[in-house]
Amino acid sequence: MDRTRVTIRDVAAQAVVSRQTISRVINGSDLVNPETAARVHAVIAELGYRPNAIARSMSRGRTQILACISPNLTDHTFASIIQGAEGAVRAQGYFLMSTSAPDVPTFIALVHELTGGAYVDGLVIVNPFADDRYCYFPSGTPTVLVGARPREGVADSVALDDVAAGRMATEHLFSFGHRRIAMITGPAAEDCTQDRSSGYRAGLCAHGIVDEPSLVIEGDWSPLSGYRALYELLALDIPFSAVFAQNDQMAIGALRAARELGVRVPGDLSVVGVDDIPLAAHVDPPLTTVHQDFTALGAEAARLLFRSMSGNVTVAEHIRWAPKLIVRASTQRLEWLG
Amino acid sequence: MDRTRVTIRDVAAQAVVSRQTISRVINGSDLVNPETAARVHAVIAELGYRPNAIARSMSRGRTQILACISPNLTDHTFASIIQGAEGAVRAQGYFLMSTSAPDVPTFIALVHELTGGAYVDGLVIVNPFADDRYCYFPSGTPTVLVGARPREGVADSVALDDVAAGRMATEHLFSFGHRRIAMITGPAAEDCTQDRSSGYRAGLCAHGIVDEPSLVIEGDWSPLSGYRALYELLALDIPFSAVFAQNDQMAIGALRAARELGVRVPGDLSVVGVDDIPLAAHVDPPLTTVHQDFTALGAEAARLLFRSMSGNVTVAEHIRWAPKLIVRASTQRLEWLG
DNA sequence: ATGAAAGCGCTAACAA
DNA sequence: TTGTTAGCGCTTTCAT
Repeated sequence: MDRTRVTIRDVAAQAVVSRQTISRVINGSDLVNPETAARVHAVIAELGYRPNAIARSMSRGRTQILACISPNLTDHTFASIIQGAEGAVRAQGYFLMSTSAPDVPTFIALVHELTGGAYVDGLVIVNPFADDRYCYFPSGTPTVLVGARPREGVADSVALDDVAAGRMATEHLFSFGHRRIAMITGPAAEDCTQDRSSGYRAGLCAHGIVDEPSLVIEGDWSPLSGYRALYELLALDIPFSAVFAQNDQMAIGALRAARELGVRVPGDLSVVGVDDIPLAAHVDPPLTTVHQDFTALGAEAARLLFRSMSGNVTVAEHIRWAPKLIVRASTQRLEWLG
Repeated sequence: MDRTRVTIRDVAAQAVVSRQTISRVINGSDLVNPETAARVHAVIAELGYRPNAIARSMSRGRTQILACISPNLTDHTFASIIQGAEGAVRAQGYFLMSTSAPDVPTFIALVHELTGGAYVDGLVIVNPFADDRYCYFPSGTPTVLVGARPREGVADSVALDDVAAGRMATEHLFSFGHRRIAMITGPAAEDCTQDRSSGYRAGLCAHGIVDEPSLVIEGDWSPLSGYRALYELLALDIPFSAVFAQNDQMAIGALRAARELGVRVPGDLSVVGVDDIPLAAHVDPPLTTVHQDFTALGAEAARLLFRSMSGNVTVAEHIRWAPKLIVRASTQRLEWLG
């Protein structure tokens, strides 16, 4: 079927004009005689000609492809970010090539190949870790960081305001009378974890509550880790009336542990999550959580990337997106205020 | 920083050999004098040379990029498939460019641009609808269909055995004594919905149960649709003791509706889902479901694609993946057997 | 308004 | 073992 691809040459020959004229026509140049253009279009249709994107990239020196690297594609938050970015990117006539790098070596290799090979015109990096492992930045390829704190250099960044999210969750619990608030965190190495934790501590501190380090357990964002964390917390024999889980998955795991242990939520224990995943409203009890607009974040990342690709920009922009509290049924006012 | 990219020319000049020799070295040809190769490597390192992937694609006539098009990236099942495919694809030194096409025009445009422009060497298409809207196949670009029934032509396909999944769920309920089994389906136009529905009917039929069309409600895979569907079913005033929801999200939505309406699961109503999403084990009650290995499916799709790209293959292969029942706590033996 | 020439950076023949 | 000669399919000068 695809023996010899139709090229610009074939079209030129058939339409009896030069290749340049064909080039002008397919690029919508206005210095082409309308009649010529019409003829060329006819021939293009007749021959089924399609410009070769690679050849075009070759001579133009850019590919119209942007890449996005995230730790994985299955996490709903990453997927939403990517989805948002993809929409914005395609709206500009570019492609977004999404790839995932589960570990650091893969990540480095990917950045290396993608940018070093001139495959892509720009790069979106989702959720670099807080330590500097992920700080291998491509030189010469515009890059924007999503979900990370600003890093030195010119890379732009966008992130949710995780400090605010942590604080918002904590303040909500405080306003409901809770004073002893446990926390289940994400992996300690991630920016996001650190920021949500700061928000939590700031929230406690603002009300003169000393935070109890033993009430903080590290999870890995998975429901199972939240489930185990609550078991651990309950085994501690240190009283607490609320749990702030740094994401909904872990919060849902904690809900299950509570059920198994006969701890009623929100009667005995209030639980708050972060993210507002689609299932959050449907679990039992419906989860109070801090909503984050990941799709908008992704779109914003794309916007920054285009800005940065347009050149003549030297100052890096760092954007923080505000979260929003969604109160459902997993939190409740503490009755027996002491 | 990136004024003039270092090219093969610069390296050749600096190492005092021809460009061809450089090319041989970077491609690992063994007909290069080891000393020469060492010198070239030194120069490459010194100059920071990185081969230009576009130029390479240009002269080789292929890009080492495969694309994957799915309806969206946020659905956990699609994401898992893509993840599986990506792993397999990268293991072969290729990239997988994942994109999403929420609607048919976008889909068509994407296929057109991606394949027509020679951007990619192969294509993975996830979950085409059952009607023929998605049947616009690229000619000349190896393609494999995932999650769809085989289509005419040479495109390979892999899918989960959805008929078996539907039947398995139904048989499980039957074996627990349930005779009046409602069903919440996905969108009627999708292969997957149709197949799971056939499995359901086959399961009923095998035991001489006449299926009650009013007990079948169409959802859209979202938890909310499952939630609403159960409300509808319960309003019908037709007795049933079990619900087969065609995916876990809808099953979880149904669980919530049951809770709100005071219908105990599994006491009054047994619920089965399909997919076994990570949260399925953590909801209340833990969901009995039909596990599907989406990641393996994606990897298998990649394998077929490589096979088909290797040429000399004329017969299309159509693979079906077997599902597996996971019994948790949302289903229960019917006590009051009539 | 159109064409001719040159080249993007690399690889694939063929020579030597 | 290494170099030479041509392109890959398109866009970009610069002429005309």
